[in-house]
Amino acid sequence: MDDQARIMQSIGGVSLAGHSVQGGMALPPPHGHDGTDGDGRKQDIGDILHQIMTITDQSLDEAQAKKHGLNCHRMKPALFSVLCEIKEKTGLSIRGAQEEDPPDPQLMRLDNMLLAEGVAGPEKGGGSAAAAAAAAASGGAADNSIEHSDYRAKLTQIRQIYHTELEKYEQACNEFTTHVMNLLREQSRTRPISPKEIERMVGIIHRKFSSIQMQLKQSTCEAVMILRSRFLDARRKRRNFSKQATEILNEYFYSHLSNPYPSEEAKEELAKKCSITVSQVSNWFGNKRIRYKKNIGKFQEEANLYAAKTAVNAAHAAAAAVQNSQANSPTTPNSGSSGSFNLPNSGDMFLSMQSLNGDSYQGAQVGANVQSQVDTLRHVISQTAGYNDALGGNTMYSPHGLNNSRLASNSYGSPGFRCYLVICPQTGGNEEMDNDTQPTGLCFAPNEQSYFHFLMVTKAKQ
DNA sequence: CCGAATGATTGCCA
DNA sequence: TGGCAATCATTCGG
Repeated sequence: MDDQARIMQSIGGVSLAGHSVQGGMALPPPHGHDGTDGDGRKQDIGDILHQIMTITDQSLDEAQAKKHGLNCHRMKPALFSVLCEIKEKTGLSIRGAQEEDPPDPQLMRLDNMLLAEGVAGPEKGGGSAAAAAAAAASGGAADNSIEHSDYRAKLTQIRQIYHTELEKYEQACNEFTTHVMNLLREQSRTRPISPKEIERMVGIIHRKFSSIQMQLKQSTCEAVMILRSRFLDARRKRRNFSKQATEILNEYFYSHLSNPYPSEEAKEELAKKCSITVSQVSNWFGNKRIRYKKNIGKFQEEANLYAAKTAVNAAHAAAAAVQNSQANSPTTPNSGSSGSFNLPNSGDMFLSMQSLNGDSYQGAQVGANVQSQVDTLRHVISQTAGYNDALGGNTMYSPHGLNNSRLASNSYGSPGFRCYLVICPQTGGNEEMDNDTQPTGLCFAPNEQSYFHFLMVTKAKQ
């Protein structure tokens, strides 16, 4: 049956309601019209319009009365239930297959993602896990709290919008469903509409609304993804590591210069210390190695600084040991003496090393326990060469016989002296020094197996 | 604002 | 798979 025929029937129905005269008007038979005659169709529409225009209130009242009459007919309930049954059977047989709609995988994905991101799901604490994961991935503990809260705030915003919209949709859906149900219930008094059909209609409405909800979910997911990408893309929003973290990494790098390739365990340890991720540690070492290799000269100063730092740290450890053994000695240098070391700026710090074997970067066969010291000091060797003559570079300063009580603190930074840190072999060697070179600082071996001593001396300025 | 510094990424290689 | 080299993108300091 084509549309036109349907309209005809519909209109015919109206005419049957009480326009017997007009009902007899020349309506074309449904199948007698081939639908290709344009003039004929125009004529039909004209007729229909005419019919509509001539419907009066009176005729509508008549129709209502007729309808009421039918509803009150004694046979109506029995016929109605039969009609409902027939309709339901035919309706179910047609729509049965469509009823079972499998869960939309896309919707499931969206739901899962919203749940995982903390947009959907429980209100309190929602998103904190995702935010924490994101914050951890972004690295930098110092900034974590700021970025964390920033991320959470934005996520909360998205969440609120999502829930508001979702509520609106649900409300609209419920309202519309109620409206349609009332309408159908009302209509069910005059036409065969079974409760199951109403249920089906409700289902259709819900599906329609859920498709709208899916759009909402989709756009929410997009918003979360954008937020996440902005938040997580460290390349976009990277933060320099904290000074402390950089120091820790540099200290490791320069004290392992012969093999600046931390093991996984070492990386984990460093990552923990620096509050960064292991991959960030790897990145840092990768960058450091390549940049160091490219421009050793540029890193000389830095290398010196960390070499001295390592030495000083070792000195402190040794001083603490000395202090423990000579607890009552009033002249034992305290840790404050480290303040005298001002290597890079003043140039007054000087490190001398004897008998170090060539390029330790190439993996010289030096005792493993010494290797890191060698590494630490490798960069100052070249500088040392410039000072060797002035200090009597070939002299081996032995700590033997040095009395801690002689390490007068008033020597530190005194105007006429320069302060040097001398690294010398632990055993053997020439005990002599220049006349104007005085041991004024610490004299110790970093550990018992160490080949070297760190000896702080002053030398008269020239 | 510009250039240097720096953390991250990518592609290639052994 | 880890490391290297080149590069990108961002931060930082003068």
